Amino acid sequence: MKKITELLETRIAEAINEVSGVDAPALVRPAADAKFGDYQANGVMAAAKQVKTHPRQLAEKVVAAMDISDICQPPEVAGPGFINLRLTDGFLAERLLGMHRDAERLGIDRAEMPQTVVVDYSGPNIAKQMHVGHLRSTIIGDCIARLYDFSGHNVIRQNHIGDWGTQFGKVILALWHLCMARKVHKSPYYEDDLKAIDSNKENTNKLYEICVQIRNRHNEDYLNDQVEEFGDANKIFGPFLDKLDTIIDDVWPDILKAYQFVNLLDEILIGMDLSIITRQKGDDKWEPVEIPYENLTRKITAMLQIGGQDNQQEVDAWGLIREKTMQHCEDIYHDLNVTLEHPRDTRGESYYNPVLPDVVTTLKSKGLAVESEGAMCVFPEGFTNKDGQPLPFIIQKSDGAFLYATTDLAALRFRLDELKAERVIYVTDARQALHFQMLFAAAKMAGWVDERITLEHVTFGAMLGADGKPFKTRTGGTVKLKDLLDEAIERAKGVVETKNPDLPAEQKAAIAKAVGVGAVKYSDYANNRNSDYVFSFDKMLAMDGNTAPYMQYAYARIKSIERKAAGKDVDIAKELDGIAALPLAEPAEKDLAKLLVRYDQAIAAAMAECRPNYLTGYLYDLAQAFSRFYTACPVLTAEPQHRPARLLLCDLTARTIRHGLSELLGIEVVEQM
RNA sequence: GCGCUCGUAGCUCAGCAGGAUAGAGCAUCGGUUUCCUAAACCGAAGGUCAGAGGUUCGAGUCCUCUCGGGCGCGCCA
Repeated sequence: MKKITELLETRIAEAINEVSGVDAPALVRPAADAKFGDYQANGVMAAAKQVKTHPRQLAEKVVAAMDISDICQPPEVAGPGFINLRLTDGFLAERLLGMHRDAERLGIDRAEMPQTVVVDYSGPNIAKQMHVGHLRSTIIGDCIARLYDFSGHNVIRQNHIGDWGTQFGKVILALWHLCMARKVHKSPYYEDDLKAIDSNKENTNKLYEICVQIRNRHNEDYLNDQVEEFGDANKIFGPFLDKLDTIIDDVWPDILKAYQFVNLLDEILIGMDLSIITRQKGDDKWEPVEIPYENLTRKITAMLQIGGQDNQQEVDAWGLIREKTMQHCEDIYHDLNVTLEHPRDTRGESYYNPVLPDVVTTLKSKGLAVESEGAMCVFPEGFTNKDGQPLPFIIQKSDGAFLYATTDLAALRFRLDELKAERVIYVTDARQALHFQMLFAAAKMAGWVDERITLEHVTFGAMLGADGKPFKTRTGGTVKLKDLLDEAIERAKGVVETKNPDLPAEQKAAIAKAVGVGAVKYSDYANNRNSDYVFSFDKMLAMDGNTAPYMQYAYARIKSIERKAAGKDVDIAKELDGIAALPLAEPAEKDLAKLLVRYDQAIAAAMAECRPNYLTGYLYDLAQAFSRFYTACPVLTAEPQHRPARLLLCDLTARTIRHGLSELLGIEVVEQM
C-alpha cells in the first residue's frame, strides 16, 4: 500500500497546481495536535507566497478543487492556511484490513527502485576484545542495514575490521612475549610488568627503571633465540609458532594480556630514549641493528607487510589470531542479535593490502597525488589546516607505508567497481567526519564516483558515564562489551525474579537476555545518534518511558490475551478470518488504529536520515496508545460486535511491535515477562 | 586560529525538508485494581528552547554574532 502521506501529498499537490499554477509540495504531516485532525497539509502557505495571494483564500480554493473524499472527511482550513485532514472511518478500516491481509510486511511496499547499498559498520580490531566503543557503530549500522533490507534494497554488509597496520606488529610481538614467558621464564612476566607499569605511572624514574629491565630481558631473549643465522628465531619462537594452531584456544586469554602489555609499553616508551636490538637484511644475510625501542612494533609491522618467504610463519600466525578474534566477535554479534556474519561480511584492511600501491600509482598518474614533505598526498579543494594551508589527505607515508586513507580509498573503489554499490554508508563516530569528507572528495576527484552514487557518513556521538565523561570502568579502563551485556542481563534477571518468580528457570533466563540486551540496544537507538549520551542501566531497564522493557511488556500483554482466549471461548483465528467491518467507537481504539497505519511513514523517516530514534519514537507512541487502549477497552470480554475489531487491533499492534523491535532493531520480543 | 557538533523542564532526552498553545520519562504531588500481566493507566505542577540580532505570515528548527561544553585539524585508526 502506498503511504497515506504520499496519497494525500499527490492529490493535494495536484489541487495546488490546478488552482495556483505553481508546483508546490503539499507538505502533508501527521497533525501536530489531535484536535486539528489526523494529518495536516502545510504547503499552501508557501504556494500562496509564490503567487502572492492570501494563503487562507488559496487554501479554501485548494480544498474546493481537490477530491480526497475516499480518504478523508471534508477538510477544514485553519489558522493562516493549514488544511486539516481527518481520515474517514471506512478508509482507516480499509488500511487496517490491508495490513491484516499482508501480515508479513504489514502492507508496506518495497522500494520502487532497489539500489545496491553497502553499509560499513562495526569494524572491530584484531587481537582485542570488543568494547563499548564498538557498540554504537555495530548496532546503528545494523539497523540501517536492516531498514534497507526490508525496503527491498540489495544490502551488502561490510565489516571493515582492523586487521592490518600497526596491530600486526604488536600482535606478533605479543605472541613473542607469550612464547618467551612460557618457554624461557616459566612465568607470565608480562602480567607483572603490566601491573608494575600501571602502579608507577606517575613515577618517571621508577617507570624508566622498569622499562630498562624489560628491554634488557627482551634483548637477552632475542639474542638467545637462534640456530643458524642471526635472529632466525628457530630455537624458541619458530617452534612455538609452528604449533600455535593446536594451542590457540588455550593461550588466547594470555595472548590478549600480552597484547595489552605491548600496547601499554608502546605508549610508555615514547621519549625514554631506550634502544633495542633487532635484525635487518644486509646484502645477503640478516644483520643486527639497534633501533629505538618504541619503534619496534612499527618496524615489525613494516617487515611483515613486505611479506615473502622470510615471514610466512608470522603471516600464518596472524591468520590464526584473526580468525580467533572473529570468533569472539561472532559471539558478541550473536548475543547482540546483529546480522553481520563472518566471513561473508568481513573484508578488513588486509583484504585491500595488495592493491594499495596501485591506489597510489593511479592517483599519481592522474596528477592528484603529489609529494609533500616526503609523503604522498592528495589535496582536495576546500580543506585547510591551522595555518590556512591546503590540508593533505596522506595516502603514503614518507617511509613508504600506507595508511587508513589509502585503505579506505581502496575499499571505496572496490565497493564501487566490484560490488557495484550505488550507495555507500559509513557508520563511524563523529570524530572521523573530516577524514570521510576528504575521502569522498578525493574519490570524486579521481572520477570514481558519478552523480548517481551517494556516499554517506553516518556519525554518532560518544557514550558517557554517569559523570558525563567518556564511559569507563571504575578503574578507568575500557568496558568490554561482553561485560556490559552480562551486567545488563544480570540486572534484568533480578527484575524478572521479583516480578515473575514462578516461571521456569530456563524461561526466566531467556527473558532476562531479551530484556537486558534489548535495553542496551534500545536506549542507544532511542537517542538522537548525533548527541553524546549518558549510559545508565537503571534508566534503560525501567519499565516506564521509552525503553525496551516497556515495549516488550506491551507485546507480552497482547500475547497474554491470546493465551487466555481459548479459556474464554474466543476463537481468534476465526474472528479475524472473516473480519470485514471495523466499528471503532472508542477514542482509544481510534487513536491506536491511526498510529498503526503510520508505521510505514516512521520507517521511511528513519531510513531517510538513518535515524533509528524516529523508529523507536514511533514504537513508543504505539505502545503507549496500546496501553491506553488496553486499560480502556476489554478485548476478550467485549461485546461480540466490538470484539473482532479489538482482536485485530491487538494482532496488528503485536505484529508491528515485533516487526519494529525484532526485524528492524534486532531486539527480541518475549511471550511473557 | 579554522572546522564539525551540541546547548530545550530540577535530571535524562525527543522534537522527522520552518508550521498552530515546545513534548516524553524520571523525580515531586494527587487519583485508578471484584475485570485480559498495576512491570500499567489517568491527572497536577514544572520552560525567556544558552544569549543578542536578522530572514519570514510563522523560527527550538534557517542566517549573523556572542557565550559555554565536546571533538577534529600531515605522516595513528
